[in-house]
Amino acid sequence: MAAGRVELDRIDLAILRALVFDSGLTNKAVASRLGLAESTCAYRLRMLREAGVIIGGRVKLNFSALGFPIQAIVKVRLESHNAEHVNNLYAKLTLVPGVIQAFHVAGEDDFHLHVAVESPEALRDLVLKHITNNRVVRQTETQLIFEARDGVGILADQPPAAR
Amino acid sequence: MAAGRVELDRIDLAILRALVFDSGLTNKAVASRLGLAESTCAYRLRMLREAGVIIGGRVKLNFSALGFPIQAIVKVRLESHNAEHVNNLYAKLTLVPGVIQAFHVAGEDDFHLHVAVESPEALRDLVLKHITNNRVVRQTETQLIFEARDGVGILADQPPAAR
DNA sequence: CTTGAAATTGAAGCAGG
DNA sequence: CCTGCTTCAATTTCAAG
Repeated sequence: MAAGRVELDRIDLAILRALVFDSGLTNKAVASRLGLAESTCAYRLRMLREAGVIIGGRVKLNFSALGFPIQAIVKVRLESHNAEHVNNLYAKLTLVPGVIQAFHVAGEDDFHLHVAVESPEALRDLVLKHITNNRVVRQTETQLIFEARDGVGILADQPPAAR
Repeated sequence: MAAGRVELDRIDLAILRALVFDSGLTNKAVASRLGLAESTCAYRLRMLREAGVIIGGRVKLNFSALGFPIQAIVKVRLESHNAEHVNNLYAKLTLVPGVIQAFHVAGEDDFHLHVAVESPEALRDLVLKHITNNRVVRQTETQLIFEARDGVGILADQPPAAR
């Protein structure tokens, strides 16, 4: 299920490219866009899922409309890099309400959290009550997000083993 | 279409909560999970889309399986903060192959790029050929991502105006 | 690996509570 | 605002090329 490396042809890539932009596309729509039979397209889609190439789909929400107009990146730096401490903290951080994504990184910082909150006060509370209150956290640094955009991703041009 | 603020009841929130974890759920599946009639669930879903609360869906890919096993955060700092320069650069950055997400942030850094690449060499090339080659870029700093996880997000607990 | 047609299942529309 | 029924569209299955 969690595959190591998968061989993909140009059709698979075309299917992925269509779906990365809009996971709501029906199988029929993808098939007709690519000039495939519906059953063929459905078959390849199922294979891509079973091979673990397509992990899942997440609906994209409008945070502002939901009353969470403020987004930020919170950089977290640790006191101790004991493996157990780091793992425990990581698990906790992903469960903090408002945390959209959590990156465990190498280098200057240890974690980068992408968060969305209701207000500046909520941002302060999130940092103080859920992050800096952990023993292993040495320091945090918060940067407001003016705007977040999706990039073209990895399917933009020819992949390593295109054929 | 692009709504300012939307009033949601607990049913709407339950629908969103289900879909954020798995956008592939059918309307029927969501309805039965919540004990709603299918048509009711479909109606509310359509409203959530029209209100702009649900923006769209993006399929989540397994970058490693696709041959892009290395992820990183590239912090970008600028020379000039002239509005036009910043906007032009932002547009360019989102089009760099491998850039999954681009954050325009306030504070120490100007942009944070989440990238996925084939190899360490590809990471170097991405930074040198697509980022630092821009006149307005003063400095970059790259942090390898050990692991990226999704957080619980904003629907974890009671929202601001739950009722 | 791909296909088209049959059978199953889900979505959309609508009148009524 | 919610529901059940009807109609229509999409997905799945499968035997065959």
